[in-house]
Amino acid sequence: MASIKDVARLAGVSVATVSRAIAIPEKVSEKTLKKVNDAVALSGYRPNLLARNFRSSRSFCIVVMVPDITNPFFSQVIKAIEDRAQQRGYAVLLGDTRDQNSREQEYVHRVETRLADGLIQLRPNEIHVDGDPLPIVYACGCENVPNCSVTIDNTLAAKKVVDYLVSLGHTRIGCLTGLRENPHSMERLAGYRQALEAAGLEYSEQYVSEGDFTLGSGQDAAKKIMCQAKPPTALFCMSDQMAMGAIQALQAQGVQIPQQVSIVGFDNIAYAEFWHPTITTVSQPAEEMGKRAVDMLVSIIEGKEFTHESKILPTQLIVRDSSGAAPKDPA
Amino acid sequence: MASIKDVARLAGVSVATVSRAIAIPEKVSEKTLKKVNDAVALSGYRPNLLARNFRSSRSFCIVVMVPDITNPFFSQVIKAIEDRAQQRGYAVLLGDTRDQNSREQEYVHRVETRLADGLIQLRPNEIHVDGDPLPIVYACGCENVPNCSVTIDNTLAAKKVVDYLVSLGHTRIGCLTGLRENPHSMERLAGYRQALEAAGLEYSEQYVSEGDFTLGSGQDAAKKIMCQAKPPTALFCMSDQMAMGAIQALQAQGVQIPQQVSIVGFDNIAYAEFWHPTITTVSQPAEEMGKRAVDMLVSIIEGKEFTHESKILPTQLIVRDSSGAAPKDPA
DNA sequence: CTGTTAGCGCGTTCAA
DNA sequence: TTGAACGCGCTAACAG
Repeated sequence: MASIKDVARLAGVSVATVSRAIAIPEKVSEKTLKKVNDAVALSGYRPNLLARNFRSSRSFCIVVMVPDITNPFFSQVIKAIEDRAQQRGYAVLLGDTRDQNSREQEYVHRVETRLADGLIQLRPNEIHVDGDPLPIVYACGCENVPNCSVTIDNTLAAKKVVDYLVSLGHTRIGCLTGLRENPHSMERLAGYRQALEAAGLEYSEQYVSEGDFTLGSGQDAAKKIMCQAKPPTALFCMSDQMAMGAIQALQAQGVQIPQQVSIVGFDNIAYAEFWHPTITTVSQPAEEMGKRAVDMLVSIIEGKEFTHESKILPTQLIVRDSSGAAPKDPA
Repeated sequence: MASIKDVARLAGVSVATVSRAIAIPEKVSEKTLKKVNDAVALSGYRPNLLARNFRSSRSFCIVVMVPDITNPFFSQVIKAIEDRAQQRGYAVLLGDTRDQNSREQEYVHRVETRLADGLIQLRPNEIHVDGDPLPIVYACGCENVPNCSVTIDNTLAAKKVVDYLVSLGHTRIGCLTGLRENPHSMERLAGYRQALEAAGLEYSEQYVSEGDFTLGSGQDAAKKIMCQAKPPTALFCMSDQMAMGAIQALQAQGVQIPQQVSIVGFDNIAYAEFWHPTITTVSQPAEEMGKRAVDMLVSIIEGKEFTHESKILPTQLIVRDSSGAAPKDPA
């Protein structure tokens, strides 16, 4: 593989001139520029960016850590991140961490060892890093993180969902959560409780069923929560995938949706509006969060200012066909 | 940030000894090893892998180029790739190329400039690279590529689908393709034609409608193909997403599936078995292709042998509820 | 405008 | 077992 030396020899100039001709062509005479360009073309020279990065102590690479890339919501965010990062001159290293701390640490390590300039954390958990602070931005997470973050108000969003269900006349409102220790679950559950309280409805653990945001867990949680004496007439599901699972499981039992049970999801993934029935859900600004996270991270990396700025983006309740008025005489 | 020099000074040894203590601790006396380890801990030293990579001319990073990360099939493959790559000591650079050659070239460039050791191409198109050949493996693509590849027999898979529909008594079988110039479309269309011919059915452009593998395009293509005098009683869709769109669009028009029209998809993405109705489809071994692609690529990178090995993995027709016997008196 | 020199942090000689 | 010296490819400082 041709190196800068070969080009210099071929062009009959010094390596410094070649370097300049490539980086700042306007500071090189027309004649030598041509010689260099010819030599580059002739030798098929490609600058060794490994060397350049080493010299500049920069990798122009950012890590994005995600619990599960196959979750459509995350893949949407990641697409936006990749797009923006590319525009800003950065490549994206994919860290599918499967919610495992050990995997996260490996990627954090890449930043510590300079293989990446910074990191975007999509999992709503704080990253533990001993030693110097790293350029980290949290996206799609929760509010109470020490670093920069761009997220939504999960509590408020959940509250709006339950308010809406209450306005439809529902009084027995169930909740399908992610893992209970997940910050998203906790914040949204808080919103759920607040809304119940505001409506004068009692909170009961009977009406809360734990899943893990996946479709399969939505099926299981829905089945479990519905087999009791006075089952809910509405279910607030903390992800669209769980809502899909819930709908599927209930329909399989012959339950009419929304006539007998209303279902509301969260995320507004692309499939939500094509499901049968179409799913009422909370829309998160996925692209916007991805783009902003990149911009924040890049400004930290390039400015080296560790701000604590935290941006809360608005959500929107999208009403579709999976929710409706409470049944007159619930089972 | 502490460098190897700092550690050497702190431990009262040379940098070479520090380097050795870290890379090959058994070749260092117990006493100095301890001194070095203490110094490392004290200084919070992290080896600068940028420097190490530069020295070894390796980045331990592979690029995966994908047309669209939000396509669930691809995200499944990528998850497998990330997992395997991590095991093998490589990180994955995400290249969402949106089917644009210019974006592809940027990522190819990263390999040429050593920022990545190799590349996995998920788009079924050949990569043009002038200059020295690069470590490239094609996955989920087609058969006729010059490099290593791991893929399926698209023609055969499509043929099996149509054979199956014929066996159900369908004689007017439509086809919803991806972009016509897409190699997947071409190979699967060939299989479609072969099966028609084998069954003594005539091929007609009237029964072929172009989309781009997305759900929305499936809706449009389905609507278009169904509004003719003798519409198909079965549709072979070249992706599950198009099948979902087709089902959605036809149901919206009051068409019963599969009683009036049978629908078959391709890919067997996770949602296919939860759709309403559940979708008959061709299962591709997504994880297997991802894992194998990584293994092939790593062996090329580390062995530097550019084999032309090409592995064809089997597919499976999964019959579900979206397909059934041809109607007795089609509209 | 151009060439010479030096050094980024590391791994690898070669001697001691 | 250890240390001194070198060089990977590139860019920045300085001198010419």
